[in-house]
Amino acid sequence: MSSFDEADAFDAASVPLSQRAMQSARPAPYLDGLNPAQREAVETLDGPVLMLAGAGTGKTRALTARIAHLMTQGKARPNEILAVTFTNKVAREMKERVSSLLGQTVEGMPWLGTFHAICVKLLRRHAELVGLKSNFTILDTDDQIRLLKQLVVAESIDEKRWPPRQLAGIIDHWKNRAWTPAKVPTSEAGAFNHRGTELYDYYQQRLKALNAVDFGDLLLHMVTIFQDHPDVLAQYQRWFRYILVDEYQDTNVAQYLWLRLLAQGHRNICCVGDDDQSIYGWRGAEVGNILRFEKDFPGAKVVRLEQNYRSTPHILAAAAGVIDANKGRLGKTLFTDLTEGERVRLIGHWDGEEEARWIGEEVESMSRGTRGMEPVSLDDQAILVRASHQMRAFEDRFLTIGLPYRVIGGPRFYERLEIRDAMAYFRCAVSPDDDLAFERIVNTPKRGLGDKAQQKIQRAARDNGTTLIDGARILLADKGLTGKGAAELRVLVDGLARWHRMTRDPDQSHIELAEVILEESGYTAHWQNDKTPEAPGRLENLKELIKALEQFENLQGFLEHVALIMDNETEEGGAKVSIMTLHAAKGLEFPAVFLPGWEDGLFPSQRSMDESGLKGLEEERRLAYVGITRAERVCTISFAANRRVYGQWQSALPSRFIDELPEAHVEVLTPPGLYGGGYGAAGMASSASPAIMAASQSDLHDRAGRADVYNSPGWRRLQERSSQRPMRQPSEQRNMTIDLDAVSSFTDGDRVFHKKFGYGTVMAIEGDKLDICFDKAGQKKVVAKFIVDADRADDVPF
DNA sequence: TCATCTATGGTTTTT
DNA sequence: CCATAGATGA
Repeated sequence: MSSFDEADAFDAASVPLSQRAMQSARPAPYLDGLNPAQREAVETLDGPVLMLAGAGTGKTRALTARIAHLMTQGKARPNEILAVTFTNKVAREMKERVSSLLGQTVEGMPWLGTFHAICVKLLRRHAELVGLKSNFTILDTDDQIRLLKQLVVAESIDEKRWPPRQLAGIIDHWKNRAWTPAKVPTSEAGAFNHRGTELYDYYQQRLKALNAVDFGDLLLHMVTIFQDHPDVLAQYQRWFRYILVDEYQDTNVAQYLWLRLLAQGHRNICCVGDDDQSIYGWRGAEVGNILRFEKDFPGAKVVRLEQNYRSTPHILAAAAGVIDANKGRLGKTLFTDLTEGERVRLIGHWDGEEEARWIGEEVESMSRGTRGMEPVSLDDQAILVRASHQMRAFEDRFLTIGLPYRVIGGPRFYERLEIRDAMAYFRCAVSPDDDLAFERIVNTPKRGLGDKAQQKIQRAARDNGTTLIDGARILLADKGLTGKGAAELRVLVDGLARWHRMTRDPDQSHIELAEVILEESGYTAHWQNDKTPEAPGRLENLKELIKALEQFENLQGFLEHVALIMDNETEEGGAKVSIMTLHAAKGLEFPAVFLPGWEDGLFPSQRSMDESGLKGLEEERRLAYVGITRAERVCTISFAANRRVYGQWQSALPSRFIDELPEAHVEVLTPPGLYGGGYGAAGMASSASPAIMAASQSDLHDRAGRADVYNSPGWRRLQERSSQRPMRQPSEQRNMTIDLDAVSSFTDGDRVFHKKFGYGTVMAIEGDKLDICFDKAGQKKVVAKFIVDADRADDVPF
């Protein structure tokens, strides 16, 4: 593993610690500008510390300053500090910030990383204690499910009624709680048709046999090792003088145990978090961990960071009003020095498409600058949704009006089909015994090796007690396979052997090798021959993958890295408005934030409430809190009375969270088309007269209590109507104004290409918008500038 | 073995 | 409605 240099990680320098303090006669510059609370959090170095850091209170700043302080005070060498984060991105940013605070590149911090990355390092050193070899492979979710599927099928369980995916979820859940098969409590015995525990046990055996681990194992194995081998634990307890944990409210039981075990040495643990931002309960995070901190670490110092540097007072007050409804909080009151600012804006719409239309226009008008306000760049605006399916309405709309956008948190780079395939090839080349990888690529691209041929290979391997690749060799030698399939398999097996030799050649550039593998295996050609619209993008991604190799010394190091890494944010092009889920937005901030879809059932999500009751509702509320607190200057909340869900029209009530918004901090905008604003929604945003807005606002606000949209005449009317069927089909729009300058050069029947939708045929033309029937994506209206002739698909103007 | 049809089910997501 | 996975026929 290339990023891990053992010598560096554990090299105890000969100079005594006390003398290794960086001579700092000058006052530490990293303390400049910290407020008293931050300063306390930075300077309280010894003993347990809980840093309760509200949204936008300079948490990262305090955390990095603390690390800098530890080093300059000579409290610990960089390699004696354990600093844990949840994402690689945050880990990387922290490293950068510490370096810049100290004004020099710190001799790396080998133990600053994600839980998983750190556990990989540790587990490689002690793999044998849990029956693994130190070169174990890390399975991704896909491999995990395929493995479980094999088990389920082998046990002749009906995989329809008992999907392997579900079993994967159950096992994950158990691993999150640090339960080995033997430790799964009897209360769980009914899981997966009473076979859950048993299958979990088989699965673990299978993993061991494959010398593989899944993500959950990384933590679980380390906890097991620490618990069963006190000598090993003691070594690390001694080594890690200071421990820092980011986003502590998101830790699960396994992570909690792991931390607690390590912290029992020096007891210098600083956990940073915000119970109000705990939004990952559904994947095993335990808010209880942070709520219990003072009990776990008696005498802990609790520091509250409450000065907010991000949002206006109205936004903070609105957020506070919502989160206040939750019980059992540790409690923080955010305040700000700012005095100016708009109230949180609230607007209701007839349906989801109108909401998208309105937001589209609002985004545009904000980026242009409106009502005497400074323009807000598209980069500074974000639409935060509860569920990713809500994104489509916005994508469709923005595509139509030609508003540049980016979707954050789509399929992760390393999760993409082509990347996983390519990785599987690399894995096979590096370790010929990686059966799961071989299974993945044996018939990708198609080699005429279908189920039957693969079963033969499996049998040959099993009968000879060897790997699949060797099984394939034996099968070929025995003439157990003939014809085209055999020839292709021969080529593949020979290729793999050759590539494997090349991985061992120190003179062989791994980058070239990777290209050779993808080329010779026919994988590149496979996508070149593919005419689907996504093929060019996939080839692009493969190029990216090759480029990413440059940062590594060899394929092994790269594979290691990619198994754990996720962020691949290649950003190009001009300013774009961001669309993402609320979960993805945590930790980010934007001057202008839109929060659509605040309807009961959607947000808070019905499923959360059904499955987790009050706990679920409270987590949803924290999500609302996270959403509002992302906004720096303008926060716009909206809801729609009707929404098409799975093709059916459904009406909904505004979210109960809307009732929780304190009236004094909310401005209710005219629900276009429903209340006071005439018929059309289009045009309301940018051209609504201030008088109308003001009138509607005072009308609604003169009422006692909350900014209660329920009681607005428009809302009532809407309610009455929505109990029936929507009157107006949402996609039916007024005639577009034809902009003569923009009239396109296309005519009906032209074959065209669109970057996202692929190839299609022009059906109709309306001004600068084309009605196109796409081969794959169906009929859509798209602005002409995003379209090119089909034969010029290479220079799409994106 | 591959392409096309049909049924199914459908938050949130990192590692 | 729409994406996707598994079953079915060529």
